[in-house]
Amino acid sequence: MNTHITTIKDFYFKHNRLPSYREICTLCKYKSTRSAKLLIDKMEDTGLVERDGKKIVATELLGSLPVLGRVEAGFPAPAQEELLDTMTIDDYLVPNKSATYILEVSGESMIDAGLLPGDLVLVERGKPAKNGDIVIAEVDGKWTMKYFFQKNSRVSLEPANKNFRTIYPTQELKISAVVISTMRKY
Amino acid sequence: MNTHITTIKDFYFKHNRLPSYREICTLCKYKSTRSAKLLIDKMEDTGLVERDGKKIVATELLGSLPVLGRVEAGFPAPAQEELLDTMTIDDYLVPNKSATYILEVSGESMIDAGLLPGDLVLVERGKPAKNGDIVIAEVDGKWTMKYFFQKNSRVSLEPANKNFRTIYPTQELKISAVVISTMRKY
DNA sequence: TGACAAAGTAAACACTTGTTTACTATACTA
DNA sequence: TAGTATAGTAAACAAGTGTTTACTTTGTCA
Repeated sequence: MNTHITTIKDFYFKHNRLPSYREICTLCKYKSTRSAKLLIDKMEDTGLVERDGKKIVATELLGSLPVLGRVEAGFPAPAQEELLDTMTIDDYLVPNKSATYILEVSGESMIDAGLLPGDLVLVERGKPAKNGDIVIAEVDGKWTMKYFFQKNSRVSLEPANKNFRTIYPTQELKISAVVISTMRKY
Repeated sequence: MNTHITTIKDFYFKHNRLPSYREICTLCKYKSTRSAKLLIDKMEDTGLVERDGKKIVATELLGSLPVLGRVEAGFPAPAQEELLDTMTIDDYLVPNKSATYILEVSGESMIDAGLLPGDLVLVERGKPAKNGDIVIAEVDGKWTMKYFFQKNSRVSLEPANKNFRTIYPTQELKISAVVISTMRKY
């Protein structure tokens, strides 16, 4: 039954771990661990769980959210709310977990880039900055978040807001991180 | 040792599960499971893991990212890059996992709200819309994402872009979801 | 109705689990 | 220097683990 799988999913969300065969028996009212094993086998075929040796481990799929189609935000358009794919937010936003940090945006200098005050940006340290990247830079001893541009070894840090000025670092410039993704909560 | 904890963290990221005491012994070159238990005890005190009966379960902390301070995006300001807190992106963005879906933004009608084409929005179904919320609405049989406003039972769906017009639903209007958070990847 | 596949039961298997007790080595402080 | 926490070792424990084999029930479809 598919309901049994959602039962296990619920258990996983609640306990942050997968149930054992015996626990599955209790949850699904099985009387034999064999049935539990067959259920897990099926979930392994679906890719919901996988086996690490004899251990059963949840995959990204089990902890994922359904992804729907795109909304036509420009004008009303028919967009079937079909399930396209599922994904884990963490895995989508964070490619390199060990070098990734979160910063909170304050100020409005990047507002035209869709970065509002209070937004959180995920930055990756040690990543080389390319033209057009949004970077966290330490310029003349102070921190800032700006577009990064380099032309003939001349670096400019440009805001995404007409009311702010482009910065041309004079003394020391250290690109400490590159913005790889952003998120906002309402 | 603190390095032993990061060893376990690495194992957790790699295998999506915590190591057993015997595996910890191998990882940390312990010769007794007692040492492994003491390590886990310490991690439990720190809140990195917790016990579900006899089972050891990773908490949000173990799968979390370090959160730094805020960047003064408006103008260069001294912002110590101190670790403020740690958080899991999933838990931050998704309060109600079972009713949350992901949609991709297309079009530019919400651009002044910091929603660019290609952004992903997390929407929650069945949540009542309040004035000022960004909603996914099915109006006159078509889908759209707009600001929701209601004044004396008269509903208006307003874009965040001067070049688009406010929609006043005539026939059927169905608020199918409320935008609770957004994310963007560069 | 009968054949057949899928799902469930029961019991036993070898193995791993976290825990505990008693003891030893190391590090640090008064 | 002696005393004392802290960290590590060794061995044994009961309980729980996933797996397997043989059998029974259930459901489906020609």
